[in-house]
Amino acid sequence: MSLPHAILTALLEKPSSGLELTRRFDRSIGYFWSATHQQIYRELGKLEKAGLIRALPTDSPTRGQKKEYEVLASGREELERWVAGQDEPRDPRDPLLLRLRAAGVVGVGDGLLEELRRHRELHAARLAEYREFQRRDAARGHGTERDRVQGLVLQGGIDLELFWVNWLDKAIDGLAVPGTAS
Amino acid sequence: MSLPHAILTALLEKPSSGLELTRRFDRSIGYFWSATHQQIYRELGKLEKAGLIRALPTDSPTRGQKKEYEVLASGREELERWVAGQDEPRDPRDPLLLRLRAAGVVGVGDGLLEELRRHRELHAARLAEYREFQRRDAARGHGTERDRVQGLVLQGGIDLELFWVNWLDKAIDGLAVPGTAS
DNA sequence: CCTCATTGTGCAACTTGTTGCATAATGAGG
DNA sequence: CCTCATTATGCAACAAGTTGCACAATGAGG
Repeated sequence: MSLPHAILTALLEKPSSGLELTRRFDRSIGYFWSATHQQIYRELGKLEKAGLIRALPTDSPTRGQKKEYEVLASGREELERWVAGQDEPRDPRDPLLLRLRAAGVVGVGDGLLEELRRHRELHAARLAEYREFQRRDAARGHGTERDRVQGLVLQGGIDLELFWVNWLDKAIDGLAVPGTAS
Repeated sequence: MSLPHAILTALLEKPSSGLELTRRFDRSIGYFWSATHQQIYRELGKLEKAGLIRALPTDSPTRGQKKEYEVLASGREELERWVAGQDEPRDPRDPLLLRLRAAGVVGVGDGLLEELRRHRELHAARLAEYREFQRRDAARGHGTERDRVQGLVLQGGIDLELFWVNWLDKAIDGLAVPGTAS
């Protein structure tokens, strides 16, 4: 039950159409919870039917016509309720860990080593991107609670990518030269 | 397409029945990729139909009767093929990050702070558990490739929990005393 | 031997996420 | 004005994961 709340959050920050939301997910929110445009449109429909958001009125009908949504009071309340809720930590569910574990059984091939290096670079790139965000944010203020919270979330992203880069370095190192002493 | 391969890996390590697999998922593999018994039984059925595993022959029929599965040659090949494959890193998809981001918009309540502390303790407990595994493994050998690979996977789990504990400490610290200096 | 908790397997229905395609409006270029 | 790429919304079908329940065997205790 996270996607609708992710959408409510995004719409509270700025009312948007489905496609705008999709693009914003590709940039910011989607780094933590990605979604395709299909999921987003479907969820927008549900949220509207549930009376949590509404489409800003336009003249012409719908198809192929931009439709902007804004969050209603009940939507904001629902989000507040959700924020105060709980759930259990999820397993990381990254296939790479599983793949490595499987490689322990059927043998590590060159393909896997290459894949680890590739992921290392992807995570390093993501890390650089986040640090750029952080640099930009530092220029602007940190006054409001909102700024500080978003800074923490971003820090979480950075720390997580740091984990990946560092662990992948260990893993690559540990696998590259199996029986050799340096 | 990860669950079938997780199952193949587990069955290669040790042929098992559905329930045994479920229990093993609750302990080791499931830390990275959890699955309910339903998913496992369904997947075992598919894998058997696909000719990648087979049920070890028994006398009596099936219902409520333990059925052990073992991996066939084609199953092992499939797993080897998969290990050499690729996929893209997934987003972390942890609701807690989303929740915090939403809190940036609708305001951080006491409930959330408590939730962060709770998660911190859960991750710390998991970390302790992993370190216990590591201590036990260190007692046994590290000779084979398999041992070294499993050590790396475990190290990944440890580093990941370390990330959570450290970041949650930062987050709790950053939210607990909003406007106060020290 | 009968009941009942436990072990073990499984179906059905639902939710969430993915993939491929269809369709409508709009504006730029020939 | 006609075509065509782009923007924008959406349906349908599928795959993956979750939840709730049903049912069969087994062995222990009354």
